This record gives sequence, C-alpha cells and structure tokens, in this order.
Amino acid sequence: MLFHFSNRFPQLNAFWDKYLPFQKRMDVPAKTILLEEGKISQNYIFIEKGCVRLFFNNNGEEKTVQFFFENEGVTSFDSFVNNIPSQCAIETIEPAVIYMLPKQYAIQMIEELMLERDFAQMMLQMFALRQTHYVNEFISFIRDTPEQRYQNLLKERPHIVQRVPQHYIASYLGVTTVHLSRIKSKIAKGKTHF
Amino acid sequence: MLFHFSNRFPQLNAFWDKYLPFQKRMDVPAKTILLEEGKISQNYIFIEKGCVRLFFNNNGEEKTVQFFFENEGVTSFDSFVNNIPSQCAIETIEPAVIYMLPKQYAIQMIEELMLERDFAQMMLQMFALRQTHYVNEFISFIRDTPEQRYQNLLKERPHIVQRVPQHYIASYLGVTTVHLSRIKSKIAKGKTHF
DNA sequence: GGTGGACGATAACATATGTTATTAAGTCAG
DNA sequence: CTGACTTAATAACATATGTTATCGTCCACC
Repeated sequence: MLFHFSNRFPQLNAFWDKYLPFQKRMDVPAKTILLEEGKISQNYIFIEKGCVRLFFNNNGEEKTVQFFFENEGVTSFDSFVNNIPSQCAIETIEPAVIYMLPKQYAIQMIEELMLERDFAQMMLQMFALRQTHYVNEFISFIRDTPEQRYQNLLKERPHIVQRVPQHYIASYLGVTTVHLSRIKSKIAKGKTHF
Repeated sequence: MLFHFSNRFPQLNAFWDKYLPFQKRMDVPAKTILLEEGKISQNYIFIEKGCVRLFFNNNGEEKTVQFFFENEGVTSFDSFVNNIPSQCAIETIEPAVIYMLPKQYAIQMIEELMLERDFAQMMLQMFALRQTHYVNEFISFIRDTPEQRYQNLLKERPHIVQRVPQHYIASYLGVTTVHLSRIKSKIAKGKTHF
C-alpha cells in the first residue's frame, strides 16, 4: 500500500536491498491472518508469492476492500503511519510467501530516501498513484452499476476474477453472491448469440 | 486536497506565509469553473470564503466527488502532480474568495519543507489523512445503503447538507434527486411520532 | 468409498432504486 | 408585477438488488 516502487523507481532499489536483512520471510497457508482488525500495524508486508486481501467485519459480514498479488506491498496505511488500531484485517487467500519489514526500519528507510535527489517528486508521484487508485474506486461506485463494475474488473484486472473466490469478489463489488451469480449468467447469455 | 496543514502543523505556517506574495487572490461568483475537466491543473487553490465542489461529467450527467469549504485546499491531485489532464472539474457553489498558488511555487515550497525536521513523519501523516478520507468514502459505499450514507452526512458533516443544493448531494451519494427526496421524507416521517 | 464442508447456480418473493411526468415554491431579471 | 428558471416534492410504474431456500459439484479428510 505504500512503496512497491521497485519497478517504478529503479534507482531506489538499492535502499530496498539494504533493508532486506531486516525483513522476515514467512511461508504461510491460505486464510492466514497477517494483521488483525483493531490491532496496530507493526509491519510493512511485501508479497513474493500468493494473493492477499484487505477486509473488515461489518455486523458479522466480511467486506473486502482490496486484493494484492505478487510484488505488491500491503499495509493498513492509516494504522501504520499514525499508530492507531486498524479498521481492516489482512488475510491470505492463497498459500503465500511474504516478507515483513518492521515499522521502525520502514520509517528509517524513508528518512534515508528523503536525502535522495528528486525525492519530493517521487514521493508525490507515489502518493498520487495510491490516492488515484482509491479515488477511482470511489468514482466507480458513484458512476457505475455493479454489473458495469464487474465488467470493468473482467477487462482491467482479469487476474482477480481468475484467482479470487467469487464471494470475496461479490463483497468487493458491494453486492451479494447471489446477485453476482445473476450478473455472470446474464453476461454469459449475452455472449451466446454471437 | 494537498496541504491544508495550517491548523494541523502550525510550525509550517511560516512557509505558507512566505509564499503568500505568489498567490493570486480572486473574488468569484457562484458556478465559476476554477479548473476544467480535461485541462492540466496549474494551481493549488485555497478557499478563504465560500464553497466549492469537485465533479466530473458522465454522459451529460454530472457526478460530484467532494465538497470543500473555508480554509481548505483543493486541487485535482493526480493532474497537479503528474501533469496529466484532470478527470474532474472544480467549480464554486457559492460566491467565493480564493487564492491560487501556481504549481511551480507549490513544488518549490515542498522542496523547502523537506529540509524541515521531522518532515518525513508529517508528510506521511498528511497523506495518510487524505488517503483515509477516500478509503472511508469507498468503504462507505461497500458497507452502507444510500440512506445510511445520508444519515452519516447529517451526523458527521451537517454543514454540507445545510449549504449545498440537494441535487449535488444526490450525485455525491450516488442516487437520483428523486430518491434522495424519498429518503428525506422517510426520515422526516420517522421523527414525527417521537 | 463415503461424508461433510466450501463454493456456486437458480428460483421465488420482498424491497430498494431508477425513470418519467407533474406540481409547487423560490429567485431573479426585465 | 410577471415570466423564466432553478430547486424540490410526489406519484406511478419499471428495473435492480437483497433475502431465503434448495440443489449440485467439487474436494479434502477420515
């Protein structure tokens, strides 16, 4: 959720490598909780292999906020930065290999990064990227029907549809599993008479 | 949308004051476009008086993304940072007094700010704040019905309901004006037999 | 080889929300 | 004052989505 800049700003990779020794490698099964709802985030999590979701509990019903895959970083950002209880939990969907970087080292890394040339611009761009993601999710809810949102997912991020069980996707789209099933069958029908 | 830190980080006010001479004061009527959709954002906008909205056009129908009031800053963040066309437009709702700070000075100010002690932590907190706002908007759509979202607005940000015309609020909640009207009358009925 | 659980499809019905049209009140320029 | 315009409420109907229940398939586990 913060700095998966490895591909975007290659000149920063040296910093990442420098902090590798402080990262703890973990090999975990599916449905492993990496951060509990209500706990304060203590680690920045990097995914080497597998698939992870960010979700919260609403009256016993789980609502999925975001999915993460290989070479992406996850953290409950607000909790991580401000040392407050996390509104969301983080859980593996598939068996996964992850690296945990304790917060103190992550902060230390950022302090070092700030001494880099052009870091202000890079930092702004990184945050613009994250913020744009959430603004677009938000806009999509104002603008699109659940069916359009699912079609979008199919077109823009098909790997999610392929790898993630349907009930997680339903909660991410903001509909019931029953209705997502209806949407899928409606789309399938539309495609039969081609 | 970026640094309305005046109240949050008072030690940074000196920087703000230093750049005051580069800001252009404007006194504008209601329904003035401050940034057109598709144009590249060139200014950071600070609101001294009045009320402003961020919105986009969807097949001739306007969808409101956010409202801004006194002592808040507005910009189309992604466009401002990455020099790309803005997905959204910015328009005054009420007659307003605003200050425009050209982008070059805003960037320059950030570069200077970076030399401040503890700036990394402050910057992270500022961004966590903005990001949390959008994540919460997003979560609210997954979790709540339009009626709950309106009740939330009434409780958490009543000034919006008081100052903003209803059709803007409807487009912000993601419903039609007709349905918002229904929601209001339903709430009113609920309150009559107290 | 069975068995229980997770996952997904579907049906029937209830509720929420959109669409279109009509009416009324408020505002503002002439 | 009057007419045009904006804003808001309401009704009638159409469509989308939720709820509950049932069924079938797949798969890990005993």
